[in-house]
Amino acid sequence: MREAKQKRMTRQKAVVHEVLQSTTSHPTADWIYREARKQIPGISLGTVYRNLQALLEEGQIMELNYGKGQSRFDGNAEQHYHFVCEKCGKVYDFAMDSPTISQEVLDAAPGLVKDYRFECYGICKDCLD
Amino acid sequence: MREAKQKRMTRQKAVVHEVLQSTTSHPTADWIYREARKQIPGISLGTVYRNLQALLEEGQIMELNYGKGQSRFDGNAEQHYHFVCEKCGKVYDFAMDSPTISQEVLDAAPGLVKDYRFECYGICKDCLD
DNA sequence: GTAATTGCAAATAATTTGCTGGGTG
DNA sequence: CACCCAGCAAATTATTTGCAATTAC
Repeated sequence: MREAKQKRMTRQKAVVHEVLQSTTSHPTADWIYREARKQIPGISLGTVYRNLQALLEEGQIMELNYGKGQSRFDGNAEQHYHFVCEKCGKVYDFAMDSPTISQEVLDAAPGLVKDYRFECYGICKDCLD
Repeated sequence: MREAKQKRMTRQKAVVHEVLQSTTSHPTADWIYREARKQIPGISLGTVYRNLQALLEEGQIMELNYGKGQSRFDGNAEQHYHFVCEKCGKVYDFAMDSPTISQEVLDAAPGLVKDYRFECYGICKDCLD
């Protein structure tokens, strides 16, 4: 890919990361922008995007996207899974003790597996009632 | 599985579906557009998008998207898995005998699971050499 | 001090949509 | 022959980028 470029820590970048860490939801860039402005009123949307990009490259956050519209971001970089409610659109985190990935997957894959992603779609418990 | 609403069949829609079925790659809307024009020179990109949308709703095709850029489409609607090469960007299909989804997933999920998606990222066999 | 980063705004990229005439069922 | 769908282009939406001023190290 590309050589790692020297990064600097700025107030803007810290706030973007902070905002993302402070929520269990999976916000869009625009939501992060609006939250960040509460702390740095002059921050620009472009800066939010640039810092999200930087944090992604550093592996500090995750990007999620489900077909349409904006990307969503997740401040939890640990391996975990997502459940997307097809009714209300909410994205839930969930964890499992044993990993989903198995030797069978590693064998069947047409290359060296370095990472994976597992997502479920359905109706969340709140929408089931 | 039966589709809720029957859509009208047109030459354009047939060609879009055909093009998508004819390849094992996972093309973008634009690539499909360019291929389709070989058969219907006057077809428009908007029509390609509209038909892809229709085929998606009918469950005939899958939409894939990996962070950046355009969506990719898959003419194979059967449950299968994808391997994305981080080097060359190619998307491979792969199948497994036993399903990845387990009782543990169903129990851990915060709702009723209706569908799921599993993807691996890594370096493909061609790029490993 | 110097080079990365910011804010701003304009530029891109991808996809969607309004309109009107045409083809399908 | 009613109505859905195609073509065309303009509109939207999400994200990226160029530039000059600012700031971190």
